[in-house]
This record gives sequence, structure tokens and C-alpha cells, in this order.
Amino acid sequence: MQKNPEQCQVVVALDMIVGKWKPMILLYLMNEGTKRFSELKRLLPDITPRMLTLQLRELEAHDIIERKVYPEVPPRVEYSMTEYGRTLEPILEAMHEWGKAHLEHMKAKHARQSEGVADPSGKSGR
Amino acid sequence: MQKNPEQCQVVVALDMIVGKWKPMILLYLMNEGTKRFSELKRLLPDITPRMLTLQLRELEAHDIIERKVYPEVPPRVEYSMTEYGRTLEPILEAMHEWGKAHLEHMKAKHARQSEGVADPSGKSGR
DNA sequence: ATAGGAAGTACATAAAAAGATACTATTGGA
DNA sequence: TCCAATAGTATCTTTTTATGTACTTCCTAT
Repeated sequence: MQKNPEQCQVVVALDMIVGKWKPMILLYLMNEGTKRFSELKRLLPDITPRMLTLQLRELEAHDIIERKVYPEVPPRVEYSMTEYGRTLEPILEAMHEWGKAHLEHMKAKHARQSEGVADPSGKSGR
Repeated sequence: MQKNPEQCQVVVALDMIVGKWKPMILLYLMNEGTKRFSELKRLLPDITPRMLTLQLRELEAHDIIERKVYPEVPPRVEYSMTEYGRTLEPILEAMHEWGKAHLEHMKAKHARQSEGVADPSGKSGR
């Protein structure tokens, strides 16, 4: 384990997928393949072009996605996962599964608690 | 895949581990076991008590960690992963591995580029 | 009586991330 | 000539996260 946050490898990996938009961008590119700028914009109706550009550039800088410009008018720019970027897939997949289970877990937990079942371990109390 | 960010399961999972301090808190509790508030404070010298409290409470609310109060003076409060919280371990582990590989990947990439090797695929150009 | 240790809380502030809105270049077609 | 389409930039403002510094409570040991 690295104590220095600058070098904590979990944080390095986290950096690829955190932010309000990166998870969705990655999921779309992973699951649906190549997308143009305007397609991503349509898939994420609330993102501003500025934010979309920023996130795409960050991912590109980390070699996770690839940006391909076609010299046409009007311009066409396509984004896709790099082969290297696809190594993130198992992690995203695992998080997806965990997240799904977690929603269930918390639902079950709240149900139990509102049923008025007292906690027998006496761990509560602030 | 869930398009609604409120329900995107990747985001649900991400929520457990994002933030400036959560990864380190989780790694310490996972790898070194139970810790008192003051021990965590010592392990993370730059965290403020307020931030430490906030992060611990969030993790507790999600059933990832457990808070045990001993009615002593001076007070003793111990934090530890719950059994459920340990299901995050494979994800953290995978991210740790990926992060390590990524640092290598980027180092190799920059080395290649500063060697002046031209990109043969013509994908550059902003 | 007073100081000390543990585990916090309270309130004000700064830094980082995200959003709103408007603007640009290019050029094929009406 | 002027409009439309695509892929963005440029500024400014707001929201969200994280900091800084001080204060509190409880009992125990000096």
C-alpha cells in the first residue's frame, strides 16, 4: 500500500473513472463502440460541450480513448476506446455488479430497520 | 447499462471509494484492520478531524465500516470494515493493480514519445 | 483546581469541479 | 449571399469539496 496519495495506485485508477460524466462516457464507448462528439452529446443531454470536451481530452491524454478526426466539412470526429482502455472493462464491470448488489443490500437493510427490529449487538449510539 | 446517473450502478459503487480521503481510509482498515479515530488521524496527518468524521460517517451509513464506542474515559472509538464492506476488497485490489500498471504504461509511452518516434497512424492533430 | 487525552463539533474560508451562455471556423448547398 | 451542420472555445458564475482554527465534554490522575 502506498501512503502518499500522489502515488496511491488506487487513486491513479480512480482518476480514470471519477467525475460526473466519465463513467457514462466510458460505458457508452465500451458497450456501444465508436461515437462522434455529437452522438455523445445527444446521449448525455445535460452535459455542456465544454464538459464533454474536457472529459474526452482527459481520457485521451491517459490513452484510454482515441480521437480520430476526419478532414471533412462539416467536421467529423470519432471517439473510441483504445485497446489499452479496454483493460478498464473488468473494473467497470465489477463496479457495476457491486453497485447493483449494494442497492439491494441497502434496500433490505432499511426494510429490516423500519420493521422495528432492534439491533441485538448494541452497536448504535452517537 | 443504466443511463440515469441517479441509478447508474457504477456510480453507486464509485460513491463508496471517491473523495480525497476515502481510498486511504479503506485501504488502512482493509489491510491493517481495526483502527481508532486517533490512529487514523495519525496515519493521515493532513486530514482535519472534521473531514475524518465526515468520511467515516458516510462509510458507516453505507454499511461499509462499523463504529464501535467503548464507554471509557478518555473515549475510545474503533472503526473496522464490516463483513459486507469487505466485498469491496476485490475492486480495490483490481484498481490497485491497474493503477500500478498504468503508471508503467504512461512512463513507457512518454519515453517512446520523447525518443522522437513519429506516430505512424496519423491520429494526431488538434 | 487544574491539566490532559480522545473524539469529536462549529463556523468561516478557500480551492476544485461543474454549469450557463455566447461565440468561432469551415464550406457545401439553397 | 446567407444559412446550416459539426466540433468545438472563451468567459464568467455557481456548486461542491475540502481546509483552518477554535471550542466542547467527560472523567482521571497530579
